[in-house]
Amino acid sequence: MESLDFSLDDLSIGEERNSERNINWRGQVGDDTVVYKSKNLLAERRRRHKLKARLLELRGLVPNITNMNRATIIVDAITYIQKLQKDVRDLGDQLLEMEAILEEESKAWKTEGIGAAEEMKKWGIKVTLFLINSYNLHSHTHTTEITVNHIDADNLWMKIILEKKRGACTKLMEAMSVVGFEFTDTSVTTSKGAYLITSCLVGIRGRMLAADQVRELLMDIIRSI
Amino acid sequence: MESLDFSLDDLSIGEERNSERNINWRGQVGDDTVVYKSKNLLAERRRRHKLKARLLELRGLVPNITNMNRATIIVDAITYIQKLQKDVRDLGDQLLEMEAILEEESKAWKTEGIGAAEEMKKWGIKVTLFLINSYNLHSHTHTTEITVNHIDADNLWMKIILEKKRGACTKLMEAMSVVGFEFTDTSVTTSKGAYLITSCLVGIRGRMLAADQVRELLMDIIRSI
DNA sequence: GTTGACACGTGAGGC
DNA sequence: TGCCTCACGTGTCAA
Repeated sequence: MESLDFSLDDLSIGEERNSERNINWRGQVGDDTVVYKSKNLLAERRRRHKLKARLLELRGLVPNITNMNRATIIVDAITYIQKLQKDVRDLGDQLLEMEAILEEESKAWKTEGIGAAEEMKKWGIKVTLFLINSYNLHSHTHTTEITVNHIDADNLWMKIILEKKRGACTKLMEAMSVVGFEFTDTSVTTSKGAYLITSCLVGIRGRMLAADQVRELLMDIIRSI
Repeated sequence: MESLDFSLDDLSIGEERNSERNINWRGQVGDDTVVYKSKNLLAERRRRHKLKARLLELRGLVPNITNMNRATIIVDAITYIQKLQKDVRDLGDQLLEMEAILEEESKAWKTEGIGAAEEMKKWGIKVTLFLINSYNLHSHTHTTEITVNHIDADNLWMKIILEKKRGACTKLMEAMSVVGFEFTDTSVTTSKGAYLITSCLVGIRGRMLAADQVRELLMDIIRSI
C-alpha cells in the first residue's frame, strides 16, 4: 500500500511540480545538476546521527561485542540485559540466603552465648556446678521434672527442675555436649534445695531430635548421675 | 501492509528482469504505472523490519519506558543497563561483605574469642555497654566492666561485661570458687562477642569481703585470664 | 504552519 | 559476482 502510494507520489513529483507542504522540489540547475531541497533534510540527518550515536553508546556498554551491525548491537544488548537480569536475580537470591544464614548465626550467637560449642557447654556446666556447690545437700532424683519444647528446627527450649546433687548439672551438660547439644541463654536458679534450669538447647544443624527424644535423653542422663 | 508490499515487490520483480547490479531504474509500464526496480529492495525491507523487531524486543526488556521513539528506546536501554550493572556491582559487594562477615564469624568461632573485641566494636556493643556502665569502675581492658554491690552481709550482686575469650568464664568461676565464692542465680547472656554475666555471689559466712575488694579480686582474675 | 519521528526506496561499499 | 549493511533524501502522519 505504502510503496504503491510512494511510487505514485514519486511519479507525480518527478513528473510535475507540487506546491504542497514539506515542499521539496527538485530544481534543474543548468543541464544535468539536480538540487535536492527539503526542509527536514538537516533535521533528519541530525536524527540519524543521534540514533547512531545512541547505538554506539549502547554498544559501548555491552561487553560481548560480536559485530558492529546495528541489529547485532541490539541483539547483544538484549542478551546482555537478560544476562544482567539473571545475575541480579541470582545475586539477590544468594544474598537473601546469606542474610538468612547470618540471621540464623546471629540468632545462634545471641542464644548460644558462648562462642565455641565446647566453651558454651563448659560455661553452662560451670554455672550449674557453682550452683550445685552452693548447696551441698544430697538427694535423689525422684523430684526431677523436665520440659522440652521446640522453638524452631534447630532450637529447643527446656526447663529442668532438679534436686541438688553435686556435679549433677556438670555431668548433665557434659553428657549433652557429647551428643551434640549446646546450652544457650542459660538461667539457673536455686530455691529450697532444687535447681531450676531453663535453657535453650541448640542441636547440630539438621540433626535436631524431637522434643520427646531430647526429653528422654535428659531423663537418662539425669538418672545416670 | 507488509504483505501487500511484499506482494507488490514480488509482482514488480516478477514483471521484468534487470541484469544490472544494484541499478534500479524506473521503467514506464503502460501509460501511468511506474515500476521501481532494485534488487535489494526486499532485502532492505526485511532488514528494516528485523531491526524494528529487535528494537521492540529490546524495549520489551526495559521496564522504564518513557517513549516509543527509537532513540529513547535505546537511551532507556542504556540507562537500564547502567542501572543493572550498578545493581550487580552493589549486590556483589554486599555479598562479598557478607561472605567476609561469615568468614570472620567462622574464624572467630574457630579461634574462639580472639577477635571478640573487634567484633564488639564492629557491632557497636562497646559503646552501648559503656553507656550502660559508664558509672561503673573501669578495669584493665576497655571492654570489661565490673559492678559489685552488697546485698547483705553474705551476698553480693555483681554484673560483669566481659569480652568473649575462650575459657574466660570457666576460669573466672573456678578462681572465684577457689577463694570461697559461689555463684547463685546466675544469668549469662552472650551477644556479638561479649558476655553479660549477672550473678549473686555468696561468700563464706563471716568472711565476706567488701564490694570493692571483690571487684578487685574479679579484676585480677579477669586480668590473669 | 512547524517540528519530530518513521518507513521507504535507493546508491555505495565491504566481504 | 551476489549478499549485506549503511547513509541518504524524501513523503507522510501526528502533535
